[in-house]
Amino acid sequence: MLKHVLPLAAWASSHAHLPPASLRGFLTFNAMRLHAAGRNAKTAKIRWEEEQHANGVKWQQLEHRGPYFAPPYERLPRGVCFYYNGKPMKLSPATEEIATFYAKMLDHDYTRKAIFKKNFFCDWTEKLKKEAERIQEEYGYCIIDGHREKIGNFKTEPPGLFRGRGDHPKMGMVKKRIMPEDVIINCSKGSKIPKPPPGHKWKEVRSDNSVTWLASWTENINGAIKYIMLNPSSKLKGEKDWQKYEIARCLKGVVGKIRAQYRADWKSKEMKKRQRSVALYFIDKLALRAGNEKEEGETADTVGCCSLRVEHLRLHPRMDGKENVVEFDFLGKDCIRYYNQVPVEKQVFKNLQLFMENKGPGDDLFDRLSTSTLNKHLQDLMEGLTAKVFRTYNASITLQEQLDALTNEDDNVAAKLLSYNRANRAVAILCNHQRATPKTFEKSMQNLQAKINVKRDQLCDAKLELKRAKADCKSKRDLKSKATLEKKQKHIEKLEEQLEKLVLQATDKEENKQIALGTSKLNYLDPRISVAWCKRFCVPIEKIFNKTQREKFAWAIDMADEDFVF
DNA sequence: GGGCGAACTTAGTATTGGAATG
DNA sequence: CATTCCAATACTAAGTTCGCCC
Repeated sequence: MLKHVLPLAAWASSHAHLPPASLRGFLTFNAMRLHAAGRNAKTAKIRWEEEQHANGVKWQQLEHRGPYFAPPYERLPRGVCFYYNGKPMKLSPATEEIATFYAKMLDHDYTRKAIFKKNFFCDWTEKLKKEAERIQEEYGYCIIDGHREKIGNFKTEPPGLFRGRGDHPKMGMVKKRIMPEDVIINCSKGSKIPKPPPGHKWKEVRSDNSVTWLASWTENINGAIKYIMLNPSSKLKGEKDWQKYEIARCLKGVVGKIRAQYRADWKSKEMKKRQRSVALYFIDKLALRAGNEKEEGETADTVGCCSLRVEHLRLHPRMDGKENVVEFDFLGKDCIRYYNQVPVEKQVFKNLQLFMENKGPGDDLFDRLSTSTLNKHLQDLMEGLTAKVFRTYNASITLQEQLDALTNEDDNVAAKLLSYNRANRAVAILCNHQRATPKTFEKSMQNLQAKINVKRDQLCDAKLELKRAKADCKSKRDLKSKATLEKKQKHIEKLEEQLEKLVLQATDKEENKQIALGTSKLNYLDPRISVAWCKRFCVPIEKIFNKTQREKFAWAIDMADEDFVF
């Protein structure tokens, strides 16, 4: 140890007598000058004895290599990963480099200073955002028939652990990384074929214009194909959506006849027909899904209409003062529970008893029915009719009826919006669109209630002030006190309106606690009904459709006037 | 008429970003 | 000005339908 310390100490002391650094260069230069002059004074012109340049000109020639650059960033080895809030994050070379700048300083005092941290994160997140924008711009759009249109999902799904919904037998399985070698590209012949990442190849490039997808791959958990497709705002998707609602409107014209027929079939001699007619009744009345068969052990145990089992229904000849009540209790799509007590026609009740006779709880209720036979039958009743059209039709017609029943022309916009949401809610309940109560629900409800209380107090104070102003006005009878009185009155009106709006908000929120409105709004309600309602009752469309929804429903906003009827 | 694969729609939840708030 | 809150968005799982094959 001493061996190393001593020479260093000696070095330090030997330099202790030197002049300050700023003077050293000057001294050296003069020493050199003296030396050169002594040796060469008569023969060579010395550099500093050359002619002076003209005023301001510093040189006639200058040649060099430019700066030597800091080497380009070399990526961290694979396996070293950046974590944000505990989650690994893939960074580009540029953003990774910036992160390493900060990482190098982690045990420096600087990183405990607020300004240092703030400035770093500000710059770094700006870089990250710029990159995300660039990626969206480059990969997020396609050209289809001469138009640049947004793609829905242009990113492959990252690897990770599969999370099924509910009791999924495959939960926790490893979802593999998608490589270019897994991906099929679909694009037109003669178009610029996308380049796979360097060193990679696509699985296949094809030109199939009978489908709408841009790229596809097979995922390893279920062996299902995943697609990259257009955004709902695209013409292709919009037209399909429009067509869907037109088919539902066709059903409106024939649904009376269809209902009469399935009611007649409740008494059919054929067991197949009886099952079909009762199933169709459920699909129509309760908006149940078709209910395809599922492979056991591959997915969570969920059912729809055709796959109902005996254990999912209980028959009550009498219940809460009602006759022929069917109690449904089963898990539907996404393991959302469907629970309902429904009084049904006597003949339906009898049929159900018949279907359940001599069966165990795990047996199919409709053992002579499948979704494909049901849909074949529906196709005969109306072109384009399938089980799911009933959901669309009943959802849309319910919205229209509820809007008619609930909207009050004289209401203000806030009250009209509550009516709209209630109509929307009736549909969501019909379709069983549920959600988990938001984690912060209780708290945010309390906050809203507190706001209401504050507003009430303010209103109370304002009323007292008004009283005083009235008295003041009576005694003084001057213009100034009259103006004050009017101002106080205006103030009260404003407060009352604000209070009402808050109370309406609270009502809406409470009623909506476990109900999801978005799914029906996006997938089941003919947007033209909403557009017409907005026009008829002077409600701005932005109040019911946000930006994305307006883009998706551009076709409807464009074509529906206030007279539109579903 | 059942089994299967492909294509497309429908679904709830986790995350994010920007407005509201103290 | 930082924190809180919530609507909008991102994500991807889970349905339906259809056509093909036997």
